[in-house]
Amino acid sequence: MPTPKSTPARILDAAHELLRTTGLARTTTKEIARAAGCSEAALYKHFANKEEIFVRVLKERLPGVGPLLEELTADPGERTVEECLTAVARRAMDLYAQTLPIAGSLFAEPALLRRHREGLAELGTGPHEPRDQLARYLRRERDRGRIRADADPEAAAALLLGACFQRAFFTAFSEGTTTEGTGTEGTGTEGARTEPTGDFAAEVARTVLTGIG
Amino acid sequence: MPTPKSTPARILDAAHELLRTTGLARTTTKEIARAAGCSEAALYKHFANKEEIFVRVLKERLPGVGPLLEELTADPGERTVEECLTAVARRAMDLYAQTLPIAGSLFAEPALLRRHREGLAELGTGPHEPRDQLARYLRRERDRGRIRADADPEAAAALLLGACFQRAFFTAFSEGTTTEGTGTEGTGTEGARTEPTGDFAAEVARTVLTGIG
DNA sequence: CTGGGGTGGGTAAGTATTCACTCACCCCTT
DNA sequence: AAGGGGTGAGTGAATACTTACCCACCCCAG
Repeated sequence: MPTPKSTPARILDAAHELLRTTGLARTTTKEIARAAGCSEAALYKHFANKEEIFVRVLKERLPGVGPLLEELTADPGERTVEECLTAVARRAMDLYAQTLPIAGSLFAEPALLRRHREGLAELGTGPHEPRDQLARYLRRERDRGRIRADADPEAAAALLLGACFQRAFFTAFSEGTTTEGTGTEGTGTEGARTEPTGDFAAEVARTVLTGIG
Repeated sequence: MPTPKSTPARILDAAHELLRTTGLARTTTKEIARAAGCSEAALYKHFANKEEIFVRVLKERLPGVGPLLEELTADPGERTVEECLTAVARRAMDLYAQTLPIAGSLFAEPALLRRHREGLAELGTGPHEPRDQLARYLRRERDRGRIRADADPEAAAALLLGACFQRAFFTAFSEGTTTEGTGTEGTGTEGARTEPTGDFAAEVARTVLTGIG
């Protein structure tokens, strides 16, 4: 690495990492500074206050929906609708797995939630963006006759992405305290059943296509 | 009220209300005491520490899945599968709307998340309980021949409840545009939804039944 | 060249405030 | 008299943020 990262970048990285691992409440200025390898005062040379650090992390470090969009537009007849939906479900699970724990913890601090929401509004986006994009894709496929004429694109998009979203919540909920040493991890079998190991994305994509009735 | 509520009950009520309205971070012992109409010291006459108050709220004040179960078992042939799924979707949206902001804010404090998860484990339940119950119901209907023989109950349950879950997240996320005054919220006029109008529960239930392919 | 001062980035050592929690002390009922 | 339920007034720890200072580097007048 010829160019070591600038201090502001290291601060944002540290804050992002702490948000993911130790949670919003334990992400203090002292911890951010320690993780970034600088002093607490240095934070305030680059950011007005702690909240600005968080807002910048939310704006710049969280993955957007760009990849999801590409996944949709890169299907010029090559792939079937089912293949495409499966791929989208996989990407959505990734996206939500990274986003959801941090987004969820915003509910602990409504002021932050509000500022983040306003920031998203200025960018003309929001958390429902993936769902809307997927609905638009499905409408195109409907116009092409590749899915049923009476299909409901919005409902289908809400179903597919909602399933991925909730699944990401479940895994984040069950993971919780991951790496931080509780000392004796020894019990091993703590009944923490991992979710069934099938290909969730494929199953869910198939079901939303074929229905169950 | 003929029987004024006991102090512990008032404390738990106050904590629950604060968790919903001002968030986990701003729910301090001082605020709980003020909302409960007692002194801070009184909290410690009835609870060992603040965490115990939160854990008790999570255990006792959050709605369980009982109503959802009844909604499913109360269908001895009377209602169609679609009607039943629609009813389940409505109840699920209610359940998640009340649960999700508080559950989400647990991600801000991994220690609390962990204790809550352990508490749920002792009760033999968890956040995936509704989905499993719905999947069992669908399997019964499949055995009865009321839905397709090759239907995937788990995937269908994950789709339907996931859609409701994510929708509850969206509304909770975009709430708060209301100005400071909370006003009188409980007047039963639930028409003010920011999301597009239409009967989401019905649309989503119909789509999971018929599919789109 | 030189050197002196402005500047951006850095720090150690605070400060005021808030937090969860405790303690000595008072009722009031039994 | 005894003791459960209640309180006002703290306590030490932690928090976000500030202050006073430092130093390497660049620009350019002398």
